[in-house]
Amino acid sequence: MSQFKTPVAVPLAPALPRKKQGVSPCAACEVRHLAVCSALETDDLEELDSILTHKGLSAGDTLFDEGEPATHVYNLTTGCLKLYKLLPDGRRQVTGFLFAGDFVGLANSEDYIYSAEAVSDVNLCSFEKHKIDKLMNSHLSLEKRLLGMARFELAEAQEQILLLGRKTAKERIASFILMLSERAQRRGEPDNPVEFPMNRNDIGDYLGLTTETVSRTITRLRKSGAISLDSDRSIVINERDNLVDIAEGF
Amino acid sequence: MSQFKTPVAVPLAPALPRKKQGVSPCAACEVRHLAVCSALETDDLEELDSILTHKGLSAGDTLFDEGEPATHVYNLTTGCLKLYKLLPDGRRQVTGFLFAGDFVGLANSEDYIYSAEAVSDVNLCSFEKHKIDKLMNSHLSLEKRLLGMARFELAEAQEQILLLGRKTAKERIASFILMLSERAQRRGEPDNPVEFPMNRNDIGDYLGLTTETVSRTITRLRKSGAISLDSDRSIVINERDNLVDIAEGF
DNA sequence: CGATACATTGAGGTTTATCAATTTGTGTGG
DNA sequence: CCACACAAATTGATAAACCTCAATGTATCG
Repeated sequence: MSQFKTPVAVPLAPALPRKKQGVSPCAACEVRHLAVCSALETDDLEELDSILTHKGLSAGDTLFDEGEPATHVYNLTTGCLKLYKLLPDGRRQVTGFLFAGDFVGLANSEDYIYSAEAVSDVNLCSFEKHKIDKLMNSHLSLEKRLLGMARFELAEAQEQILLLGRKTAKERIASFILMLSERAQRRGEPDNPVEFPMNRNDIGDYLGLTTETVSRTITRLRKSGAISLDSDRSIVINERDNLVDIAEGF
Repeated sequence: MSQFKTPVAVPLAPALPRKKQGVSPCAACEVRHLAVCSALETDDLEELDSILTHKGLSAGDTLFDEGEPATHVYNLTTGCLKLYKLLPDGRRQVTGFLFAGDFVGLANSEDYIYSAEAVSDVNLCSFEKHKIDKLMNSHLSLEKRLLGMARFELAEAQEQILLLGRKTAKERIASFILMLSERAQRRGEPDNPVEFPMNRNDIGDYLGLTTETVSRTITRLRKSGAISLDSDRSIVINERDNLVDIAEGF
C-alpha cells in the first residue's frame, strides 16, 4: 500500500542531540497548543520530551492493527491518519480521520480497538503507554486534559452516530465537507477551499456509503452550485449557509 | 406521554433524615459498584451523599432536552433511560440506552448535546455539575474513574458507528440483542431471556431502521430458530454462538 | 507516452423505507 | 370476568435510496 513518494516523512520537531539543554524541542512544537501537550507548563516539557520518540510514516503505511496489544499512544504532528474497523468479509468502517494535533489511542484499553493507517505522509510523537500513565500521576493537568479530550470525542462520535443512522447521502456529504472545513480552521489553516487528503473510497467508508454514491452526490452538490471543485481533493464552498442547511436536514 | 402506572417511582436509597449518622445512604446503594461512586472510599460517601438529590421519573417523562444548559449530571439507579438527537424534520436518532449504574452527562459540556427521556420508570441520583467538579478536585480517584468511563463509552460509540455504517438490518438486530444481554449480565441480572424495556420504534431509532424493519427482522430471526419470543419485550436466545456470528457479519 | 490508480457515469438490482391494513396485547370500566 | 378502547406490533404491497457491476474518463508518475 505504501507509496513512498518521499522515502520517510520528515519529523516536524526532529530529535535533537540529547545534550542537557535548557530548552525542550517540545517547546518549539508548532502543534503543541492543539495537542495533549498543551496541558503541561513549558517547564515540564523537557520531561515530556524525554519520554517521546518521533516517528514518520509514508502514505499507506500502517501504524497499528486492531487487536494488537495497545502499547503506545501517539500525537499527530503533521499529515492525516485514518482509523478503521473491519468486518470478517472485508466491509470497512472508517471511525475517524485524524489531523495535526489530534491524539491517537484515547479509546483503546488492553488492545487497539481499531487499525490506524496513514492517509498522507505523517509525523507522530510516540509515547509508551506506561510512561504516559506515570506522567499522568505526577501531572494532574494531563489527566484533566485527557478527560476533556475524551468528552469532546464522545460528543463528536454522537454526531457521527446521528449522521450514520438518520442522514441521507446528500446530508452526509454536506456534513463531511463542513466538518473538514471547521477542523482546518481550528488548526489555523484556511477553511475554504477544503483540502481532502483522503480518496473517495475512504470518504465512503467513513460516511457509510460507496465510492460511487460519494462521487454522484458530490457531483449533484456541484451542479446545484453549493460547491465547486478545484480538484478532486480540493472543494470550494460557494454557499456555506446553504450547505449548513443541507447538512442539518432542513 | 407519562403513563403514571405508579404515581412516582420510589427511590432506591430514599433520602433519610439528615441526622449526623455515621453511615451514608450511598453506602447501602445497590448499584454503587457499577457507578461512578465506586471510585470513592466508603469514608468519602457521606460527602457524596451530601451533594446529591434523588429524583424519580415515570416512563415517558423528559429528564432534559438537547440544547438546555447542562447544569446537572445523573447516575441511574433503576430503570431505563434513552438519549436521543433530533433533526429539524423530526427524524430521531437514539444515541444510547442507559441502565442501572450508568452515568448521564459525560459528553455534555455547556449545553446538553442530546435529550434524555425515561423509557421505564426511573430513579436517579442528581448532582449539580459545579459540585461534582469541586469534588473531583479533592478526590482524584473520581476523575480517573470518569476518564475510564469516557474511554469505555468511546469504544462503545465506535462499535455503534461500525454497526450503523456497515451492518445489515439482521446484523444490527443480532448485535442489539447480544448487547442488551451482555449489559444485563454486567449488572448482575440474567443474560437470558433478554428483557427489552423499550418499544420497537425506539429500537429502530437506535439502530437506524424503521419500526417495520425491526419487526420483520426479529420475525425472521425467530423463524430461523436463533431466538424465541416470550413476549414482545422478552427474547430468548436459543443459539448464542449463531447470533454472535450473525452480529459480527460471518 | 503509456501504465496505473482514482473518479465519474450508467444500467439494473437489492435492501430498506413508506404507506396502509390487520393483529395482538393491555388496561379500563361496566 | 368480559367487552371495549387504545397503543403497539406485525404483515403486505409498493416505492425510493443506495448498492453492485461495468464501462469510460481523467490525472499522475515514472
